[in-house]
Amino acid sequence: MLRMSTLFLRTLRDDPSDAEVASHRLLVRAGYIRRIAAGIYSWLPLGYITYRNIERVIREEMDAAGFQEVHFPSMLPREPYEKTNRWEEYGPDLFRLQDRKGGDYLLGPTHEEMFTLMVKGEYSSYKDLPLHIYQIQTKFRDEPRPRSGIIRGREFVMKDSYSFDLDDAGLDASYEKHRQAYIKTFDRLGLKYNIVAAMSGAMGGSRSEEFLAPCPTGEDTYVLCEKCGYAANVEAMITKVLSKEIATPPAVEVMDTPNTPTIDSLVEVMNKNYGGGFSAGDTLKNILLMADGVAISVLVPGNREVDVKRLQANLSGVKELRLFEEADFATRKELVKGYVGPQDAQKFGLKLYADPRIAVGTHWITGANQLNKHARYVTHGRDFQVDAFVEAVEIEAGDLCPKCESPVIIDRAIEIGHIFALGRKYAENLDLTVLDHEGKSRVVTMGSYGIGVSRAVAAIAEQTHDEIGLSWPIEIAPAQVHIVATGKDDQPFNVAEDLAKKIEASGRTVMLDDRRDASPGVKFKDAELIGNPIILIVGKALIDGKVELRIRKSGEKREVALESAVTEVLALLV
RNA sequence: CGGGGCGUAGCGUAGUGGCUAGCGCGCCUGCUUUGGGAGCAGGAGACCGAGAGUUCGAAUCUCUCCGCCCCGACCA
Repeated sequence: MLRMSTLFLRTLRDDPSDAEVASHRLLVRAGYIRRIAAGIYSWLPLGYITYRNIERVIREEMDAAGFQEVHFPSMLPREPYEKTNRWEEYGPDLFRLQDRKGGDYLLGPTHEEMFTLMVKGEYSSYKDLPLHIYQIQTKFRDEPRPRSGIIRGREFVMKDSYSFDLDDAGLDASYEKHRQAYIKTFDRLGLKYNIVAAMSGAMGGSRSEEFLAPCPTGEDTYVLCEKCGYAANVEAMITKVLSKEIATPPAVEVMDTPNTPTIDSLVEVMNKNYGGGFSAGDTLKNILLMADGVAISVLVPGNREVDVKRLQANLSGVKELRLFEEADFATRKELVKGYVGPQDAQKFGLKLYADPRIAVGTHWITGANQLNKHARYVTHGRDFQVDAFVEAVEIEAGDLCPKCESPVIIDRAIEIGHIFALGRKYAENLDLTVLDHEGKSRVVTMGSYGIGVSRAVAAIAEQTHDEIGLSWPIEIAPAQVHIVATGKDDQPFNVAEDLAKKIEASGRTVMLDDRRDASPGVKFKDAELIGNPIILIVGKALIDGKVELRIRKSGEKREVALESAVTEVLALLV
């Protein structure tokens, strides 16, 4: 039983000045967490109980799925990360340290290497597969910008699991098994979430989905089709191009378009000198970029922006991508800034990409590769050829769902889980092989699956709080029932104590506000701030043999007879 | 790393060159109070982020450093 009279807890009346988002503000005010350094937090008793409740649910679901728990150290040697090249790749995000002999160590940001090596050390036969193991571990990433309290810390707890299979079919099954386990887990945690197609990106691999908990303070942007349920990370959104009949356009016509280096200025001149009715969507933007030191050109409609991050995610293998700068134009005089067109890309030795919106057969107004000149009727397939299509534009609300063609919405969310079909990258680099039934050595294929455990505390707080405080789901709350005793006599305190014991005897958790010196107002405010789901008030109504029952979430209150109070409370907790 | 802001008691804050750094919450003592963050009286608690400088005099001005928050490029 948690007794407020002795609980290590001090609630704050004012919001802490360094907290912005609701979860951060309220978790600090309600005495769940305290900041130690940027992105590093301590868990106080209430916070730690809540955190452990979440951990428990996750662990139960992992175990129920038949996954086995292990525990690695946080501090790890350099060598394994050297072999997968991540000692370098992780860059400054990796916390590094040295021992007294100058040996390099790191604080684990994630543990693919260690799991792979562990399995390699024990297993060598296909008969041992499939295998699923997981851990719940503190992870360290020296984030460039820790943010939003516990949502994005430099130290955080993650549940990470890994699957090991002989072949692709096995990996698919393992992936699906994890997916189902995650659905159960997040449902139990009381989170609203969407499963969203994601890019596997830096982790490599073939298939990847994110579990995103929608909330306005989230850092991730995703698209959602409210009609058919299609959901995707903006990077992974697939463009739907409606095919339309296109008459064969006239031959290319070069036009004088003085002082039109921008789309807006071009449209204005076109409307003035070449008849009206032109809009930015009729023009073609030629975006020049440097991809790992090589100049490339990407075509997008003039009314759309390029999303460099999304573009990079879709240009497989490109490590560094940036827009052309003045210096790049200076070294490539043939590329006339503001007047570039795709017609001469081959001549210029430019690799040419197009957003899918630039379909074959469409024609555009675009640069003529001469200062102050543009060309029209420039037709894809006739006047230029692209090397490849690539998703490049910034997704906007109203873009069409690739499945059902209705307009999508754009929403924000917190990423609470991510599942990857990793494939063989790590197994190859670390030489994890098993013998198959023919006695031949085969590289194992892996999956990697994460849940942000500490982040889930914040995500749940974000989704469930209201103006006056936190409001936890039953299974997560520090206590399921919060009993407040008010008055100056002993009687309500004795009655409250008795109720607390009975409810606890029924297997429920109880917090008892047995403070003799606090006023009723203080106790009510604290109860609401702390956010336990059921609040039972023993006080004034006791004269009539009643106690007051409140539902934190709905605000509903009613008086119930003392004798039936326990039954009523238990009925609310099923 | 670029842009913006902030650092004064446990928390929230006032104080732009002048005397003993002020207020609210919280904390301690006493009395009163007990259904919506109680009242009165008394009290403790601050090397004003650190260092250097300017000045008769610095929380206040200058420089450097450190720390923190927010907005952008990365991720559970």
